[in-house]
Amino acid sequence: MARSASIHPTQFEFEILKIVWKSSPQTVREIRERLADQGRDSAHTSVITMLNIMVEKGYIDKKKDGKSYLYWPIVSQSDVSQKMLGDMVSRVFDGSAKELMLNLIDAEDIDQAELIELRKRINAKMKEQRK
Amino acid sequence: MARSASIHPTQFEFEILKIVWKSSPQTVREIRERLADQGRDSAHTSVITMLNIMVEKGYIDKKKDGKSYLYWPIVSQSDVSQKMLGDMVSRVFDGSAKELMLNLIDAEDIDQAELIELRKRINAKMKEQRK
DNA sequence: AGTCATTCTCTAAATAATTAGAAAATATGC
DNA sequence: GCATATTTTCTAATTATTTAGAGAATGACT
Repeated sequence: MARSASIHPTQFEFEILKIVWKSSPQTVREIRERLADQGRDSAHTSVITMLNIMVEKGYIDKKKDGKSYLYWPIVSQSDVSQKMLGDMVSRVFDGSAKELMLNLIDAEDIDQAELIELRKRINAKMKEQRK
Repeated sequence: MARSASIHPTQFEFEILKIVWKSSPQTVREIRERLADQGRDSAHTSVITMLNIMVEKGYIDKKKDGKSYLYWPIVSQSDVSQKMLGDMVSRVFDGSAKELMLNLIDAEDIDQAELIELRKRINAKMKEQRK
């Protein structure tokens, strides 16, 4: 036995997912260009390899279009983010979403408008739960 | 080139860190027992190997005590958690702590008392920032 | 049909993360 | 001092993740 595969998309897989979440379908060439835009220079074949792995893992799908393939996501950004976040809550903050949020409030930049929005959402959840 | 090492503790390293954060110093034997308690059965030598790697990476330190070594953390739980969280904010939520929090409020269980505590902390931060 | 550029398939390599055995070192009890 | 149980060191293996080349396939354009 050694290590087991990640239950979430890996770093590179996630970078690619963000690109196809933003716009799809896209060709390898386009995806490779977007990666380069954000400073991740990869060989064309490397991107293809990753995309094929991601098809196998069920993150994306592809279909032939002329000489090349088109790729698009078949998992939603919110589902994946939620799972990654839930994993962090349980592994890093012992299951306490509250602890995680207190940390964030203290450490990260959140402006007044955002704070107001958060407070509203908290109030809404409180009302919701009292029912 | 292949992949680069994680800037954070790996999964296993983090599990071990949590054990020594909870109580320290501890021997390999004790750490191994705590791991087994939570269902992670590892050979004694595997635990030693991990601990040595973690010493090299600067997460923990050790000193000889009779025949065996004692280990204790030299990074704080809050520092490490904060960095991991910050990484998730930037990578998964495009730098928006607010987006992450809205997700949490919607998806995770947070009881009334916790919601009140969060609201208080938000109010405090708002007051703080207006200064 | 033949040439050309593009794209894909197949294969393999490099590094990271995890696991653990064989043998060496070490303290402890006799 | 010597046997014994414990602990460490050294080394190697396994799986995951990332990277990309050589050559095959494909479509476009004369």
